[in-house]
Amino acid sequence: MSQAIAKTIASIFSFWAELDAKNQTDLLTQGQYLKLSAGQFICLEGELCNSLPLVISGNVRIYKIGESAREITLYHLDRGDSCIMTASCILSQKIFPAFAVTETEVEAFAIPAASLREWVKHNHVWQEYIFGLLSLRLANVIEIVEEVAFGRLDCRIASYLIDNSDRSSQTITITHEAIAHELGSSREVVSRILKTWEKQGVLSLSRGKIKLINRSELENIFEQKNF
Amino acid sequence: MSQAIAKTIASIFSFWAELDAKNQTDLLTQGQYLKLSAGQFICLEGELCNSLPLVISGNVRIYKIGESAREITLYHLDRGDSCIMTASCILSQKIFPAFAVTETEVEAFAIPAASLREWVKHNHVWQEYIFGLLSLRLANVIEIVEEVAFGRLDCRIASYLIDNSDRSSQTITITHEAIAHELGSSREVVSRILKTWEKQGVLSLSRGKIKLINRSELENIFEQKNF
DNA sequence: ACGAATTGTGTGACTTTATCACAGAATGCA
DNA sequence: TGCATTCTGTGATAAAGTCACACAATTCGT
Repeated sequence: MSQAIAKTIASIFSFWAELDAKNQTDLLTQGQYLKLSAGQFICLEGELCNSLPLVISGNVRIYKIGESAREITLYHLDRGDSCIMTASCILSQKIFPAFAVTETEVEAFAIPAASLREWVKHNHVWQEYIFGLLSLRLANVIEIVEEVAFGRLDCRIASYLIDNSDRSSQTITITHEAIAHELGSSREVVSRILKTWEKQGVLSLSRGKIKLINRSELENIFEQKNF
Repeated sequence: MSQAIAKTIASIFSFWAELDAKNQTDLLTQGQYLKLSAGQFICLEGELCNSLPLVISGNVRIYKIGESAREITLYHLDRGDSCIMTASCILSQKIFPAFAVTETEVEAFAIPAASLREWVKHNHVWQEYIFGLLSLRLANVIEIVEEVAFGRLDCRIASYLIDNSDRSSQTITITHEAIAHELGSSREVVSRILKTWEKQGVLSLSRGKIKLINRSELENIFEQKNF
């Protein structure tokens, strides 16, 4: 059983190969395999984190909530990611400053806070892994500041659709509200912008699904106004 | 001479005391004392960083620029800070994702990139110092995302004035444009909001200076609408 | 000391985005 | 089939950003 997990982790997390035998067994024995169903909260805003999840499969959304019903997504965790905010909280003993929720079923390998603190202290491999995550996320979140502060919503929606639609079917399965939550806007505004594009024949709308008709026009919208 | 610098650094940076004698002399011999005049760019967006500045005195503003003339401040460096983005760039060999400019004359002690990389690798004290900075800034920037995405501008201006005005004189010396640059808004909008407050007798405006007349009313504005 | 250039502020007109308050369509389920 | 839930559409209004100026306060040069 733990052989199977070892193999999985080895294939997904590049730092595994750099750990020596002792570190590897420590990881396997002290960590815990988890399977979470979709829609579960991993770490509520303000909670102290007690483990670092290494994501094996599935998707986790990390986001902030404002008054009313508005939300903004800070980043997602996919296969091979792990939640650096958790790590950051663990190491500096702070509370988690956002919400984390599973969007799909998620498999993860959870490392207890105490173990992680020890390993990072004494092991270069762990140090560099955590460092890398932390600085990646910082750059990441700074990009979001830039987008939210300066970007036009139509450009951001266009960009989102381009990046997240299925290449072959030219389709994306998502509600207007979910797009609003990704971008930190409100559902009505997203609906209106999409509607004008449908009227222009750029895309077609149906419940919970958007089909891109003129992808290059969307790319134009993104490029032209973004500067 | 380096005795004086050692003393200064010791009094400002708490991690100094935790370094052993060898690390301390390394720091002093490999680092370099710098004095920068106001308005100098430290690290242009897109540049590779080649040293980590430990700030001894003065103020540095780290910010992003959008199209038109808009800017948003990510954070400031004051006495005792050091630029974690630089550190992050150094360690992960990435380019600096923002601008950094001295707002006043700045004294700093600059640590070469290569030395920093070595020290962080082999020394817990450096590790923890850099970790702390990095996770602090991440939390910091996430807060900005929240404010920009959800916060009303009048609340944010009120909060800015309260936090940055001189307690005894109830005065703050700053232009409307600089406030806009701090908050990622535009000058006209800031001017208008300030003007309405002047009409209501909350504050009084003069060129480059704002005098708070009714501080508690500002606090109300901040609190009431912010949730 | 004087005028000219620079910097800072005020304001109207218009666009984009957010909020509020609904109505109605699509879907799922008892 | 009927009902509840979820998703989408739309008008009215408010907040924020953009554009295009006018004009006041300062600084600078000669």
